[in-house]
Amino acid sequence: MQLNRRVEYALMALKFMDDQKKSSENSTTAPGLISAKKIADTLKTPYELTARIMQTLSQKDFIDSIQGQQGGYRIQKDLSKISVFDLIEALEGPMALVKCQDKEHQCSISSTCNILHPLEKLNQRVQKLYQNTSLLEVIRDI
Amino acid sequence: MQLNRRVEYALMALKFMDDQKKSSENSTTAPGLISAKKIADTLKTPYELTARIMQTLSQKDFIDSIQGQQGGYRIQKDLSKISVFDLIEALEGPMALVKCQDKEHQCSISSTCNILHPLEKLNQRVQKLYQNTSLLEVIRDI
DNA sequence: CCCATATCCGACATAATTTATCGGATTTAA
DNA sequence: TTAAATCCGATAAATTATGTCGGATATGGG
Repeated sequence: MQLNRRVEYALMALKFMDDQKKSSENSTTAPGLISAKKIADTLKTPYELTARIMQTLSQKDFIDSIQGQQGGYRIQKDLSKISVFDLIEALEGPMALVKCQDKEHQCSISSTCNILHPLEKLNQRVQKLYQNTSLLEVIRDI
Repeated sequence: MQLNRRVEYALMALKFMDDQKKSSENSTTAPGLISAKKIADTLKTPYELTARIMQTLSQKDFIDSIQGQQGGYRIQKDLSKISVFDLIEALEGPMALVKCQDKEHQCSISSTCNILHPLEKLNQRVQKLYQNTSLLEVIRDI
């Protein structure tokens, strides 16, 4: 039932970036890029893994990336427009309560499984809950 | 985010037992005990694992057990009174979105974790959803 | 009484998944 | 040209989930 580490690290990184962004809003300096190294050092998360997660977030357009020296990442999208569901699916793949619900995997006991259909409704309720929770809510603790 | 196999097998077993019970209500024979072997054979789930799960369900008072030859299990409780949350906690342990929320485990990065508190609220919403869903709803597909 | 068939339970083996790391390519500013 | 960054395929290590084994106990039937 748990979120995996990638989602956890992603949330931590996004919150860190959002905090930095907020605190630089008052100053006149442009909101700077933040490197994966800076994030990993600050949050004490494994560097390589953190870097990979940032790359994924960039690929899925949650954040912008700038390559090269002085490069890094920056939140571009409105975090209130992204749901926790979006983040989970981006990092963990399709959300499903049981393997059978994920069409890629085919379960060895699907012929005798009597709860596939009943669980579908519950699955949808869970998904809806995550869809209705924005990243901003979680990150700013609203 | 998935339910583990134990919960899945437990739901399957409970539904099977409930179905048997319902179909025997019309007849005059008493609702019989169902053995772990019968359940595993019918549902094509691994016998030993299935047996262990039934034992756990019995220990946690979801079902009754009768030992000895001709023994087996029987649903006793009102399934509408048991929530999916109860079942999950009985078979998977405390529900938590991240390891840190489970007090037994202590996370290595808790000193820098900035999302622990924010996730607490989401965790509670998820828990409430499962608490508000009864086993009967899932098993009878209401 | 003995045997077959159950539940019960500790310990272990195996499989699968998650988490983390490595190696090297490309990009870009100083 | 070099240093610091993103990028990405492949793989190693660790953890967890799943499944199995061995033997104890309980109980009804022959």
